[in-house]
Amino acid sequence: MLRLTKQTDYALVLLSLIARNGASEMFTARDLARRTNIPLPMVSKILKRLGKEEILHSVRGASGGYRLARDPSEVSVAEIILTLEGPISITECSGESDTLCALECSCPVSSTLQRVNRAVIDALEGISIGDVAAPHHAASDPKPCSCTAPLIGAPGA
Amino acid sequence: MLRLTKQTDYALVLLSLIARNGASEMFTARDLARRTNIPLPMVSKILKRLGKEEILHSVRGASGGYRLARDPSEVSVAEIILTLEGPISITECSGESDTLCALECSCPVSSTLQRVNRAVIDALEGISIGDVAAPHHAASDPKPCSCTAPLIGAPGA
DNA sequence: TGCATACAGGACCAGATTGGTCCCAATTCG
DNA sequence: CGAATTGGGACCAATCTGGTCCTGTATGCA
Ligand code: FES
Ligand code: FES
Repeated sequence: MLRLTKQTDYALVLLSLIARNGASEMFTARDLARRTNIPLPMVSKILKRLGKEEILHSVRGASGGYRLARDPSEVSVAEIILTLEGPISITECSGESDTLCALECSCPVSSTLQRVNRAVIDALEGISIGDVAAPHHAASDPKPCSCTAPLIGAPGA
Repeated sequence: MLRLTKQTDYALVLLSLIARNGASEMFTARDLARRTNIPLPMVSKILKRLGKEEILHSVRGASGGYRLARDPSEVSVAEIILTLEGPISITECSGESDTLCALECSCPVSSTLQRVNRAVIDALEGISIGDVAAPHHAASDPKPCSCTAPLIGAPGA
């Protein structure tokens, strides 16, 4: 547990797939759905949301599609989570919201929880989509990784 | 988002309260509920679960209760999450389960996601309940922090 | 001009998860 | 014996989420 939503999970796979094929290439939702085995409406929904932010650039009309709006190395995993799930806050008291426990005391629990939260955020900000897309720095991978169709077994079990 | 369940949130508050009052003192669920404003049945449910693991030691009968089974510095936040929510895995592919994407390929996405996951786990393992309970290392806190009743505003808004 | 393609922006539903409550049995102390 | 307290469930209502679908708009091409 302590899990991202499936939508975010999908987004990481999709973005990594896009990033792997060059930042400037264009992909249609249909194409990405075929290559990842993620249901098309889902892919569409996710890309739409990413398109509204400065993560993907969308082009309408025939021969339209999506491409990365920025260099893969400049889009962090944290930012994707932020876009799809809102601010990262491990607990209600760990964020900046202060909606509850609003006793306006410098609560020791909340202060430490914020530290925990910060640590998690730092970890997620330190990894970019470029990293996710191309982790094989040391050696090129000889096996034909079928990760272009990664979630094929997901719905089943 | 990327949030723990409320139960885990509660658990952190409860354990930190216990840890703050010395590791060997005994607390009843009723007492903790009063002091935290967390509903008693909820407190009870959480403590029961923590008692089954080696986190809390429980004593039945009249004048029974709970106390920490180990030193506060030896119980990590990660362990509490593990106990209440199961293994920490950011995505389905980031854990060791391999239930899906089980194409048995060395998937670059999943390998990096595991790295992300590892980073999060490391961050959470590096913080103990003792840290959460007593973060005021540099200076003692002058304000009377009402964090013994932290979640009072939670249900409302 | 007409049409096929593709994104934009919703509404909508069913299933799963979770917060929360409650009940009853077992244990211990006075 | 009786009060207090944990143990271990079942149980329900509300929320969240994955997933689908529909209608509109923009673009390219014959
Ligand atoms: S103020 Fe949020 S836990 Fe104390
Ligand atoms: S095998 Fe899990 S994402 Fe590729």
